[in-house]
Amino acid sequence: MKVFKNKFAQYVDLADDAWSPLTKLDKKDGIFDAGEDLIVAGEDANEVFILQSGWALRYRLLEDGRRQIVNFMLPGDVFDLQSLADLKADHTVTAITECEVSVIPSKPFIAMLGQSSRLAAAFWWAAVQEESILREQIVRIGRRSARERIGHMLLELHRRYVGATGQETDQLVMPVTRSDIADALGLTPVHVSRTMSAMRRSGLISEERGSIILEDRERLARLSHFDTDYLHLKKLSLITPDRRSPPKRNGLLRVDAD
Amino acid sequence: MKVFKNKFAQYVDLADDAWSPLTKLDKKDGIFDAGEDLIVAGEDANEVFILQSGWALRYRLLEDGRRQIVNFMLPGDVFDLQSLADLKADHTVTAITECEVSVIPSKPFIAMLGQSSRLAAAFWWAAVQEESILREQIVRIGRRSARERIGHMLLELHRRYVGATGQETDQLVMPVTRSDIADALGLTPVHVSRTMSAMRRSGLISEERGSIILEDRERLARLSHFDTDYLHLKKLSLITPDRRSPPKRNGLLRVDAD
DNA sequence: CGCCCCGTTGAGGAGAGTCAATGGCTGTGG
DNA sequence: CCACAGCCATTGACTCTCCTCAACGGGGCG
Repeated sequence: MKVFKNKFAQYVDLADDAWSPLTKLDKKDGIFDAGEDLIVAGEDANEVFILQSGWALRYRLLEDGRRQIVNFMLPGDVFDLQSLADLKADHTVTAITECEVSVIPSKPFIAMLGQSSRLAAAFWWAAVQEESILREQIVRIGRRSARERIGHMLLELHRRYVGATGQETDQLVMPVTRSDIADALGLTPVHVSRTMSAMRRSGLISEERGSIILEDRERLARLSHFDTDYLHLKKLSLITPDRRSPPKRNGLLRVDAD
Repeated sequence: MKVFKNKFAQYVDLADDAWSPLTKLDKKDGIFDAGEDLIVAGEDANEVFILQSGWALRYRLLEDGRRQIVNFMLPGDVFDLQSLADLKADHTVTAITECEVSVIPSKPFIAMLGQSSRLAAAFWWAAVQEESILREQIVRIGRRSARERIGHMLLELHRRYVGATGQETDQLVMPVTRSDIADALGLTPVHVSRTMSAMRRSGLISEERGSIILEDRERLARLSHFDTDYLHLKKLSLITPDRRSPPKRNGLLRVDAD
C-alpha cells in the first residue's frame, strides 16, 4: 500500500483514514513470477489490479509475430479500470520481474468508489493519467526520432519510478531488454542498441548490470523535448528538474548539440 | 441525440426513457466552424463534449512544428471524460468540418452518472472504447507499414462512421487532407499520397471529391490485419442492471461531499 | 562445460523522408 | 468574367534513418 500512497500523493492529499474503504476491500494479494501473464487478451476481464512491486508490460502480438508494447506498469499503477465495463481484455499483461499484485474483483471495487468520492476522484485521476501516457506514447512513436524516443521514454519511466518509490535518484533499475525497448518504441533491437551506445558515448546515460543511469537529465530532457505536463503531477516540486535554469546563451536556436 | 443513440446501441440497449437524465441536463448546444478549437491545450477542462455532427481531431504540436494527431472524433463521440478530474487539457481539439456540439459542465454530468447506473455504464464503455482505440493507434503506428496503417485506419473510421450514422455504405465521406492522414499515422503527406495512389491502382480504394470508397473491404481488412475486437462492439446484456437503483451511491463517481 | 539469450557491430538494403516542380480547384477581387 | 493567389495532390530525384542478415562475444545457469 505504500507505493500506492506515494503515487497518489503526487495528485491528492489523502488522510490515512481516507484509504480505509480500500484496505477493507475483499482483495487477494498474489505474486506473479517474471514472465507470467496477469491478463490474457481475449479473456474476460473483471478484476482490477494494483501493482505493489515489480514491473509489468502490456503488449499486443500481430499475426506475423510482430509485437507492440503498449505501456509499462510500475509499482503503484492501477489497471484495468476498463474491466469495470465487463468486457474482454484486448491486450495481454505480463510480469517482467516478479510482481506483487493486489487483485480486486470489479464489483466490490465499484461499490467502494460509490462510497468514497475522494477515492473515486483519486482513481479517476489515475485513469486520466494512464490515458494521457498512452497519448504521449502515440506522439513519441509517431513523430520522434529513435534517440528522442528512447530519451523521452527513459525520462518518463524515471519520473514515474521516482514518483512511486519516493526516492530521488538518477539511477533507474530497469529490467528490460533491448527488444522490450524496441517493441515499445516501434524500433528494432539492433537499432536501439546502436542508438543507446551513441547516447552512452555522448555522456547522456550509462549502464551497469541491468540499471540505467541518467547522467545528464537536463540535456536529455532538452534533446528529447520531454515535458512532464502530460503526467498531470500537480504538486511535486521535489522532482521537477529546474525548468528556469541556464538559458542557452547561444544566439542560434540550437536545441541539441552533439 | 440520434447519432448518439446509434453509437451506444452498438453496446447497450437502452429504452428511450433511460436517456431522460441526459436530456434534462443543463447543457448548451453550439456550433463550431471548421478550423475552430473546441479544447485548447493548457487550458482548464471542465466540460464534457458530445459531438452531434461533424468531424474533429485531437492533436499535439511539438516545439519544432511537427504535429501528431492523436485521434479523430466522429458524430456520437464523447470527450473529454478526463475533464471530470478537473485537470488542464494536454491536447488541442479542433473542428475539421463544421461541428454541432453539446457542451455539458462536468459537475452536473457527474451528478447524472450518479443517478443512472445504466448511463454510467454506457459512458464508461465509451471511455473504455476510446482508450482502446488509442492503444490500437499505438500498435498501428509502432508496428505497421504505411499501407497497413492507412488501410487499418480507413477501416476503423468506416466502422465507427457506420456505427454512428447507422447507414451501411462503403463510401466514407472523409473531410481530411493527406497531411491530416500523415500526421495521424506518423508519415509524411508525400508518402501518404504515393501509398494511396498505389492502393487506388490496385483497386482497394477509390476517391471522388472528398470521399473515399472502400472498393474491397475484405481484401483491405486482410492486408492491413484489421480486426474489430478492440472496438468492443458486442452487446453484453449483463451490465449492472438498473433495477431498484438508489438515487445516489450507485454510480461510478459521486461528487458530493462524503 | 556448453547452451542460450542478450548485446554489439558490420555491411548492405529498403521504406519513408526531403526538396522541388507541376497542375487542378476554389475563392476572391479588380 | 477573368486573373491570380493559395491550398492541395501528385510525381520525380535524391537522401537518410532505420531495418535485415549475420557473425561474435559475454554472462548466467543447468
